Amino acid sequence: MKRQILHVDVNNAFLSWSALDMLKNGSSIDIREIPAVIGGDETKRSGIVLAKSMKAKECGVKTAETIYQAKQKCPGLKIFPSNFKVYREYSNKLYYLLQEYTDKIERFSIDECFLDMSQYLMGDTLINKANEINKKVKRELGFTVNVGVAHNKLLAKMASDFTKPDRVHTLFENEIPDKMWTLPVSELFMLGKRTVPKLYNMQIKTIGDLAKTNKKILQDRFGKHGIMMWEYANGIDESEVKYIKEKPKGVGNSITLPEDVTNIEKLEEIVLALTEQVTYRLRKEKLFAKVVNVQLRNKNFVDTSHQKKLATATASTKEIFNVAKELLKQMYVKGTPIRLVGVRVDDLTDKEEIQISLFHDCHNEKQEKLDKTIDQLKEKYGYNSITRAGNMGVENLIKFRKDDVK
DNA sequence: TCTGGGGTCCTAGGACCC
DNA sequence: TCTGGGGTCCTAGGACCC
Repeated sequence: MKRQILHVDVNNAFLSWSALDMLKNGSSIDIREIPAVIGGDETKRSGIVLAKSMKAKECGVKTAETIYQAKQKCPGLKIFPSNFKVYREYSNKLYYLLQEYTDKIERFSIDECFLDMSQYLMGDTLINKANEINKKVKRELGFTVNVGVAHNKLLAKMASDFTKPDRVHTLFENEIPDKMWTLPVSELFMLGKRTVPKLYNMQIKTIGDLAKTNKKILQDRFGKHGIMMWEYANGIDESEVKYIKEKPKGVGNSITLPEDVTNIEKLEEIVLALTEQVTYRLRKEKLFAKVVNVQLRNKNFVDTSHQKKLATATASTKEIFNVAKELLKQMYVKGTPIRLVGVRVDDLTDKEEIQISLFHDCHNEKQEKLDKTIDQLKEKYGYNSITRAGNMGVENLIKFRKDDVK
C-alpha cells in the first residue's frame, strides 16, 4: 500500500511572517514587495541573510551569505531583524490549520511540515488536498506555501522545492527521471558543500548520474552516507512521518561575540551566562543531562570542543557550570582570540539519577532550591530579571530569546 | 563592518575489558 | 621477544539540515 505524503514549505518564511507582523502593526509597506532581507546585525558580527524577498532574490541575494555581500549585489536593499516570537506564532497557526487535514503531522522545522494523508483520503486525490491546503493557507493566514505531493517524505520534500512560490508539485515514481534526475546533484537533500565537490570529481554531476552509480562504490567511498545518497537519488525513502513530538536529545546555546575575547575570566563569565540559559531550558523541559560540552571558535573560524560525561545526570546550574569551567580551562590556549562560545548538554534523561553516596549531603538540595527559585522569578518577571553576581554585564551580551521564556 | 544559532547523526581513534 | 580480536564506552570533529 503506497503512502500518501505531503510536504508543506512556507515561502520565504521569516520574511513573509515579518511582513505580516509589520502590516499588522500599521506599516505602510509590505517588505515582500521590495528588495529586502531578514538578517543579523553586522555590527555584532552576525550579519548573514536568513530570508530574502523575491526582489532580493532577483538581484542574486542568497540565503546564508553575508549582509555585506547582499548589499553589494543589491544596492538599496532593506534589512530587517528577525523575530522568533512572531515566527513561532505563525508556525503554530499553520500547524493548527493543517490539523484539519490529518493528525499525522511532523513539524520538520519552524516552517516545514510533513503530512501523512494515507488514512484520510476517502476517494479524494492527494493532489486535490494539496491544492486545497495551498489555497486555504493563503486565504486564511495571508502567506503562501509550496506543497510537495508524493508517496514518501524524500520525494515530497524534493517536490516542494521545485518552482516557487505558491505552487503545488508532484513527484511520483514515474516522474523521477524527468523531474529529479535532470537536476544538479547539489539539489539532492542531504548533499551539502563538502560532498558535492567529491561527487563532481567522480564525474557525478546530476541526481541521475548518482542514481545510476554503483551503490557499492558509493558505500566504499562515503560509508552509510553513500548508501543513503544512492537511495535518495533513486527516490527510495521508507522513513515514517514522526507525528509524535520527541524530547530533545541535546540542548545548547552559543553566541558570536561582538568582538574577539582573549581573557579567560571573561570567557568564564560568558560560559556561566550560557550555562544558565541551557540549564533553565533543561529544567523547564524536566530533563537531566549527563554530558556537558563547551565549544570555542577562534577568529579564524576554527572550532574546537571538549566534552565530559558525568557520573550522574543533573540539571543544576552550579554542577554543569563547574564542569564547563573545567572544560574551558583544559581547552583554551592562552591568548587565542575567541569569536564564539557555546555550551550544550547531551545524553538527556527524564529522571535524575540519585547518586548513591554515603556522603550525600544537603548541598545538592540547597542548590536545587536556589535554581528553582531563580526559575520562578524568571517565569514571573522575565528572563533578565535575575542574574548571578559575576554575570552582570555579560548578560547584556547574550541575546536572550524571550519567546523561549514565556 | 565577511562568515548565526539551533539541532541530529556519523566516524574514527584510544582506553579498557575479556 | 614482533604483538589477536571483538566488544563497549568515551571523546573530538565533521557533515548536514533549517
